[in-house]
Amino acid sequence: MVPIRPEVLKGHLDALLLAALEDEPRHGYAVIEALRTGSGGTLDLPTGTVYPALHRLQSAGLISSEWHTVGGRRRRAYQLTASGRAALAQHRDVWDRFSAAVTALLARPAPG
Amino acid sequence: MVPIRPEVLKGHLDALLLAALEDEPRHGYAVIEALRTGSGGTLDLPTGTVYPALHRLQSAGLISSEWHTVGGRRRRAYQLTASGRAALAQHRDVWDRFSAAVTALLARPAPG
DNA sequence: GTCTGATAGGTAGCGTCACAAAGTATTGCG
DNA sequence: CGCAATACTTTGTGACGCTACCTATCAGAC
Repeated sequence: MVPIRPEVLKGHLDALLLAALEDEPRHGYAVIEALRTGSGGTLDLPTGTVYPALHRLQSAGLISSEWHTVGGRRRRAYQLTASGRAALAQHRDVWDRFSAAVTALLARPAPG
Repeated sequence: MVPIRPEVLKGHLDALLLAALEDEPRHGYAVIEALRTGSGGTLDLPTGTVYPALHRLQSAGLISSEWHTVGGRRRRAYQLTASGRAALAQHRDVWDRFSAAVTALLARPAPG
């Protein structure tokens, strides 16, 4: 199994984070788990990647957060804003076109 | 039409370049055209992206090059090495898993 | 003759952004 | 007590594609 190099995620992380928050509010750790299980284990993102990215998204106004304490542990629950939902739709559009293009270009040439 | 931000290509460029050279040797300019037409115009890469990337691939031993002169114009034709073909196969494997994971994670939640 | 655009190649510098690594703190289990 | 899991944070780094710019040839328009 060829390891997936980190850089391939570049530019797609925001889309994944927004999508992970679409159904329901989640805190950072839960987002990481959602991405891991939702990708069948393929994507297991380090905290140093996810937490700063969530902060960026909040600064950009795409998500908002609220502190909770559950079982003695502090949690910061994030949820999508209206801008966040719009951004997610745009990310989906970009992904559809980008992945279609790459898939087409990587297709093996017809044999013969 | 939402523009595709440059960063999303990160980590996938090598795969596309190798794939563009799979069928036949091509020079840099022809590679750019092959990617543009093969992607239906979605990917139109600047020369400042492609030429340095081809140099990197050659330094890495994945492609080799040969100078030609056609119609008074200097061309550097690149072709895959054995390592390049192996790398392309690995890139395809990574892309398949990565794109499947992202597509799954970006799928809209079931309505209702 | 001159200008423009397509063809063909090149480099320097920049900015983005995910990552590695390290740290804090709590809960629960052996 | 030691250790793993949960939960969040921050600093610094490096890879790498892009912008902007440069050289040069050839074809066609004017």
